[in-house]
Amino acid sequence: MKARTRFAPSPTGYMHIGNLRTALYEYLIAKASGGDFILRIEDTDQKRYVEGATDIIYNTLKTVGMNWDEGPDVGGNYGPYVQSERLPLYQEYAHKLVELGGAHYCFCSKSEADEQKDEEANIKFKDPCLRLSLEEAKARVAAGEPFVIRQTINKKGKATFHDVVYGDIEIDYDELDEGVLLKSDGFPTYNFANVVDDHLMNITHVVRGNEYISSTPKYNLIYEAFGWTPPVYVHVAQVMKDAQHKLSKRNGDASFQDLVAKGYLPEAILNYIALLGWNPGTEQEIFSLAELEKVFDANRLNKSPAIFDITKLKWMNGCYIRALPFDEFHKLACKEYDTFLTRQVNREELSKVLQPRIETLKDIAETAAFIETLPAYSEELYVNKKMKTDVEVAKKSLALAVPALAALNEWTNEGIFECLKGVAAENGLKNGRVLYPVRIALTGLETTPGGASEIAAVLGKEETLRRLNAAA
RNA sequence: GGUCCCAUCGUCUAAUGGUUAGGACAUCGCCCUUUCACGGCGGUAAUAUGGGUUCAAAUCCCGUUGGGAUCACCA
Repeated sequence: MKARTRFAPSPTGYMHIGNLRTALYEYLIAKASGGDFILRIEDTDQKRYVEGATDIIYNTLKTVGMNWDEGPDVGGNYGPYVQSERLPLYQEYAHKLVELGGAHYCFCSKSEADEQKDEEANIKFKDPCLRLSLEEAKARVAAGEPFVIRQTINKKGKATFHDVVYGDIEIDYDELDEGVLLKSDGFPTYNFANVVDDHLMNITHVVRGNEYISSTPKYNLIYEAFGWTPPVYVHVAQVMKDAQHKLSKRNGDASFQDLVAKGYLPEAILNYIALLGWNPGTEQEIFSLAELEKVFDANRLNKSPAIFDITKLKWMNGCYIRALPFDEFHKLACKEYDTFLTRQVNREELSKVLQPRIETLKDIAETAAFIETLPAYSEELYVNKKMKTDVEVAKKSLALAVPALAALNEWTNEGIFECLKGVAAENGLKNGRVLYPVRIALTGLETTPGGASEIAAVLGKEETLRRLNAAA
């Protein structure tokens, strides 16, 4: 069976990781079955609407390659795909639901309704408007009195439904409250718009956070009242920041765009979050989106929440960086160089040494900072037991290296390396006694990306000799 | 508080009644090596807890504990 799934974000800000993961699972469920992935914008709360938020949604989905088959911008047979453009539809269905007995008109104000309930004592709002006859209610509506349409829940006993992840769930109808379906401003609430749209758009699988589990029976009641078939439910566990808190933007936790800005590759982020709460049943961990489409199985989704572990993402990002074709890495790296490198250096050599060593693109500026400006360093750095060098030996080695390098024409890693090895051999020294001091003189650092010859190749002959002379 | 859900190394997870409880990240050690990194090899490390059921339980049942969700004219 071909699945039709939808990603239905509300444009209230940037895209956080849990959101993106839900979208990914929706996308994969559709594509694994050869079905369609639909994008729907849920902008029924005008108060929370954030300008530009839809563009973030579009851009994020595009950069990770999750293309939608239907949506506000690409159209489709089930439009419009923006809820604020579907208002008449909801109103029509809401009034119809009243006729069908699944909902009723309510004239209570928000504060009146609030007064009657007490969460601690578990007292629910018992709508007095329920006692109104339909004729009376309609007359008040016709007279222009403000109203909302509330769901009517008069069932007793237990509601049951099946969820792909959690199995069979049972919830007492008494636990459900008669929520507002159509607000006084004529906009539907999520509780209503979602059901109507999912049905009208022929959605087969509803994927959403497990915070919706407890209200799912309410939605099923609406499906039932209309005589519609409910979708397959896939409630997914939360993505957590730590054991107690879920990942949220309010706490400044990383969003997708934050991670990209921090030097993570979109492909790596996507790969990592696919594995947060799902596993393929094999030991493979590196997946392209195309590969995921082939192997994804919603039955392997995990019930328990997963903590977002930036350390593992970092590792995975490193894998992706190393797997990049050199040219591609070089292009990305050059963008970083532009932010801090004014010195003319051999950028290709630099990229070569950096690619296997960094985990995020933002590591570049820090790792390669010594190239722009030689840090101040202590001569103590020249002392190294294993290399058998101390300050005196180092100075001597540097003095020997300078003329040799000055005479060198083939300024490449290999050429420089051979040259320095030659210096060592001619003077009866171990390689390290020459290479180590040269590396220190060139970088001022104890640990560096690459050895003496690689760094000299990056710096170029002129700067290499300048730094060596300064140290000797 | 009522209701619902969850519980395997520090983290992500595998093992759907029988495994020396497996893998990955992190961590530690060794090797490789012009430092570092990459790579290779190895180590430490988990079934929250108490009862059952069973020849046999991480796995099934019940209790306890811990955590999360929900109870909006937000989604």
